[in-house]
Amino acid sequence: MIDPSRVNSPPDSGGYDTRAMSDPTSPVAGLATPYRTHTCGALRASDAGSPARLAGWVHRRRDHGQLIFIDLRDRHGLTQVVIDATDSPEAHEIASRARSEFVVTVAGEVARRLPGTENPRLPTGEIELRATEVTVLNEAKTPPFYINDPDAPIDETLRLKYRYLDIRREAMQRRLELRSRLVQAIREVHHASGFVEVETPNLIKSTPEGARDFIVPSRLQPGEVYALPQSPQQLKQLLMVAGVDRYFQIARCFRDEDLRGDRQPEFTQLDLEMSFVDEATVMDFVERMAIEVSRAVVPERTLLATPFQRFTYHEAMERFGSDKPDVRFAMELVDLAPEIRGTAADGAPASGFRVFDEALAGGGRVKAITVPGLGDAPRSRIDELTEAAKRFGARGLAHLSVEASGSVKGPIVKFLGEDLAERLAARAGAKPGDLVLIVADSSAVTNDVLGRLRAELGTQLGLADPDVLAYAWVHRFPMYQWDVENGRWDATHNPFSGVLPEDEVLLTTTSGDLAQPTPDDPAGRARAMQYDIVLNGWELGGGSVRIWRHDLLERSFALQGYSRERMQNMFGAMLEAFEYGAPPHGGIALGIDRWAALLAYQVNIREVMAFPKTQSGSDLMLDAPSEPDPAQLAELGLQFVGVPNRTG
RNA sequence: GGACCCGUGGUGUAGCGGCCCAACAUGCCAGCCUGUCACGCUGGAGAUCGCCGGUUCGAAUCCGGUCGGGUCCGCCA
Repeated sequence: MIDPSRVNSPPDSGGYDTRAMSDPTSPVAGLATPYRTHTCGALRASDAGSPARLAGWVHRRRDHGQLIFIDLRDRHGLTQVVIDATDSPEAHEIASRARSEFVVTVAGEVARRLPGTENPRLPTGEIELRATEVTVLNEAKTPPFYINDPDAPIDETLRLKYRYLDIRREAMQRRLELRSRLVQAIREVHHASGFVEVETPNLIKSTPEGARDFIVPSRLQPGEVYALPQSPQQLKQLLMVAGVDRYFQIARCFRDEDLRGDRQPEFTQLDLEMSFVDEATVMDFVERMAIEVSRAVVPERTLLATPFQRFTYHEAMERFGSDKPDVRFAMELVDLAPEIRGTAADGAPASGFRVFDEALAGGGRVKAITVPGLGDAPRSRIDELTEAAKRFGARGLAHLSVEASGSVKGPIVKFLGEDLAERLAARAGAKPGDLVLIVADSSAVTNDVLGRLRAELGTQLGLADPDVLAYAWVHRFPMYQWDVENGRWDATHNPFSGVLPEDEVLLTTTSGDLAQPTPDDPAGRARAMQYDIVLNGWELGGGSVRIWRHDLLERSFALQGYSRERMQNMFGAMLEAFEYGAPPHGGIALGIDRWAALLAYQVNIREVMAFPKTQSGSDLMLDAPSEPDPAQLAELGLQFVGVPNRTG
């Protein structure tokens, strides 16, 4: 039986040596409490002979009758506790009733294990705690999944419903610790670099642009709403006007959009902004910060290239078919047009394969990637790839196989002729045994489809070294893209992104009237001082040097079709602030969840979040969202309309 | 908004028209066991196969719907 007086009051720690845990140089300093003198990962052979008290969860119990072993677990490790009936019949009796996940505290003497029974797989494997006292602090129901088996697959629903048990598992503990170290390292670098950490509010004003806002009804002002920030974008720019000079924040952000492996409705950004900077200043700082943080958090990982590779948007799209290229492997896109164009005397495309010729004649492209070792891929594999290409938006996918003998085969060889087929394969850089995949379409479709195929094949074929961290920059994005539906120019990223100084003259329309935009306007060629940081094929973050001059800001907004009233309503505070002396400034925001996931070898940011939501935005543990109390709605002056009755 | 995959004792899986009132492993419960570390041995309990409807002589199995989870497209300045 459990003695209730012992359960509810801490056991006496008097007489036990707590010096190890009060040693300020020890990573477990200060963790000694009345319930424990050491953590379950602390004891070593040098502690043999000392008394100790441990507390934790019963990881596993091995009952040999008169002798019981308990592996006791806490966040810090696992220690074997031995309870020998001849040492203490009382302790043995209690231990025999202990079950998995019971919370216990045990006291006794640290002893070297008997020769031959050491466990080299445990850091504490040379010793064991010979317990003379066992106290059950709390019993536990049988858990709904295996907390003590790192390899057991667990249904995602169960993990999320019982997240507090999921997090007890070692893998989750390690990931949360890694994330904690990541944030700590980020803070240290910023503080050492003269940044001020400023918190900005979460109840702000909705801006009807970009992602869908989460809104919060106001009780004090019925009929009006706050919005949760999609990012602290405007606030940090106002901090620059306020003279804060160098700001950063680990900021929670909210976007009411559909979820993905790398997207949750609430997520965390490293948000920063700097005054009196140009593009290079910000990129150089962020790059140095990212390197220092990576080395501090995951010193064992290889950084692919320092300084980071920098691609213009145009270059990234041409070479990788993506604005977030995974540069851990090559398989770059190759333009086949020069070989095809040379096939006729007048330079007109005449490859003999109509799809290629028509694409080129229509101003499109014929490009290829070479897949190493897939030259002998069966028909079914080619069909899969063709299927994927169509899903990505291509009309088809041509291929050439280079056989071991060097001869080039494939259904299109009969149109191209062997000579041209061989020259195309050679231009694509194909070696015997390789497969050349060719897309002919508009420039945008060709690059996009090949880029997606490249990314998918890179994963499938294991071309990317998982231990490598490949950071890269992509910059000089187009300022605007043509919005066909609304017949206007849209900011490709942030509407406050600045234009490259040499492209300032392009911020106009053909007619000169900013209110009359057309798809052929010079504005379409203007490039932004916008930069994205990419890590292993994921967009880690993006930022820009802002438009800090009032006149340019108004011009840019006018091009995007904003009326003066709309501008005033959406960005009134900023526009006014910019009339009071805004310094040149720029910044960036990095996804902390994505960064932590990539550093932890994960493909889903749920794995580095304590309490994430499902793909349908539910919190299975708290059962959120849920129906509001009618009184709450009444207080806010709200009622649901057009919501189908939910039953069951 | 759309496509695809999954849902069977506590957990992970098998079974995919009758041989199944459902099998295996593990977990759980009881007993035995003094050197285990995924301890071992013996015995036992535990599922109307997510839910609703249909087809059929007969449904875990086929069909439709629905709910939940996942992956992806759209969406994500």
